[in-house]
Amino acid sequence: MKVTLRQLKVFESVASHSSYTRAAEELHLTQPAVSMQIKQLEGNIGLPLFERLGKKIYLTEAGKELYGYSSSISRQLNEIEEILENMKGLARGRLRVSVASTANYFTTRLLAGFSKLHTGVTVVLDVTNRAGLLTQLANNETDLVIMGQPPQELDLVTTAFMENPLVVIAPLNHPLATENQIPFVRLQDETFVVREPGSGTRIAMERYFSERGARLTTGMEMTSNEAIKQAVEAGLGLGIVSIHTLELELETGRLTVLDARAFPILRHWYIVHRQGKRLSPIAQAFKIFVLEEATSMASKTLN
Amino acid sequence: MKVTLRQLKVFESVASHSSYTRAAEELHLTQPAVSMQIKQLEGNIGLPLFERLGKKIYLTEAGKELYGYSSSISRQLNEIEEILENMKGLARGRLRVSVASTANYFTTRLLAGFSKLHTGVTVVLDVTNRAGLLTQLANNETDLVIMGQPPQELDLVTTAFMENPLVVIAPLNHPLATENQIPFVRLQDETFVVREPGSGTRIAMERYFSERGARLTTGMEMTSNEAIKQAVEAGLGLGIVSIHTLELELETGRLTVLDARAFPILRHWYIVHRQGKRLSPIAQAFKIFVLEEATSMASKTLN
DNA sequence: CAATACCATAAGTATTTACTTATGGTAAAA
DNA sequence: TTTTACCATAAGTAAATACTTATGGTATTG
Repeated sequence: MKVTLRQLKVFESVASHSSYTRAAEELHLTQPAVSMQIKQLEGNIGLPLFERLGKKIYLTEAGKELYGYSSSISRQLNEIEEILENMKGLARGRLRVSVASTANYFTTRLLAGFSKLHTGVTVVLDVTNRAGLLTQLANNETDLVIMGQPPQELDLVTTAFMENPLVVIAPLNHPLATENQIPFVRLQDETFVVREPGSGTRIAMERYFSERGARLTTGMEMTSNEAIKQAVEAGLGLGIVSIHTLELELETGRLTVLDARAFPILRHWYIVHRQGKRLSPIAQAFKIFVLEEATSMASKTLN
Repeated sequence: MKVTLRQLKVFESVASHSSYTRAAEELHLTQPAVSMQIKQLEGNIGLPLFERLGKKIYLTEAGKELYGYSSSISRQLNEIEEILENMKGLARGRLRVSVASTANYFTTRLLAGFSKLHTGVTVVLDVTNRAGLLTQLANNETDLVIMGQPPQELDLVTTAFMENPLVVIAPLNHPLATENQIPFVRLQDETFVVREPGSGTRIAMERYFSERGARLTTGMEMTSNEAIKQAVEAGLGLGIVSIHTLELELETGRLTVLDARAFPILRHWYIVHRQGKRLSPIAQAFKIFVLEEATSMASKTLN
């Protein structure tokens, strides 16, 4: 029996329409082409598959049996096709990741690791502020977002994958720099250089202070963490930033982390996408990769 | 994707041996032939299926996925092949028989005998009235029909296989019950409980009476032979039914067959299918079986 | 290092495939 | 009765298929 898939496909079409002519139309063929395929199939099998009574054709018993199997086979072919198509997606494709500016300090490392595993995947990284992330999520302009506290307004799937401790920074020559276990009340009198309103860090700071019944005294407002750090270094006030942004500054001794009692503020990094979004295979792979890598990353960057 | 079964077969062989060369041997091919088939398959799919590490080849992820589906598909092809092979014989299959309600009394016995001979054949028996039989024939919903007088309108192949005598029945206490050689004129004055118009028995009765220039006096109309018999037993009139329906009633003495001169009306049972219908091997076997069994059946049920 | 075992690639080819157009037959519908 | 709707069959054809033989490259193995 050397049945071909072509024959089965034509057979299915004929069976489903109960008509050679309809099948021919569906398959963009002439009617004789269909007749021939069926005839060959019947020849291969050794049994008639259709019987003609007047104008109408009917499946024979054998035809009915074959139809069941044939449908099942083509369904399986479709399945495997889809599976393989998705795997192809992993081999090459594009991944769009957007990260909060604060997160930029470690996401580059994550992406580098992922890229090495999946050469052929083009990674597009966009670093923007919280508001930018939200519009990107809303407009489906990105596959995955990495950010601090995600908003509750949008329907989002958020997964925490790493701690995000916010610490108080000061220039080396600041009076508090050498003290230990600084009580929270001492910080109330200090001026803080802050991020713009709406920024994740700014929101966290304000909530933190108000929870303790304290008033946050704000100095200059900066739109980036880099600017904050430079301002603090220049003596314009204290700052509160994610510890992940401080690697270089701590190493080179430009800034110091105050040993304040109520700190660090413990927050988390989240990997985020909109509910209902169909993640591409690459995106899924990246999400899993991030969750798996988070632990080891954390230990490296936090020690 | 225009994967061929050939490609899948070669792929399976290679995968199961983890070797192109072995596969070539198994398939009685040269090694390059195998290489080409695999290469084409990979081309169709768009993914590598094997990877080569030194001398050995391994299935890739995609290859493993495909292998599962491929095995399943060829298993199904084997299954259907076997099924169809069996259908070519008589070992398996389905037989759809529809019978007139009157015929039901003896066809069950026929079918039982046939089933015993051909275990594995599923018999579907549908008992319906004359009109139902005709639509089933028209719509090719049945393989064979057993009925009394077949209609001439449709193109049918009809074969008489057994006599079908219609007799007059009466309750035991009926005045005519004890008489012999009752002349036809005596019956004209009697009221008859009859089947619905269009029923085979009703048609036969009416023709029979009109052929003799007599008027049929009808009482109640019943839609089944069982109802007729009960009505007759209850004294609502005489009845005319096939003798095949009377086995139990005669044995238990609830009814009697009148010894009327013009009776029994001799009709026949026919086995029927539409002209041009391709009878399955099973259906052919059943038809032959019926024709052969008819004689012995007749002697048993008619004595 | 040489031999060996494997797979890849190239070139060539007989056969098969999958159609097409043209035409004919038949049952049902008008 | 004529027309219509369907399927079967025949003849012809460009393209694809499924091989073959010959050869080359590359790890492992002895």
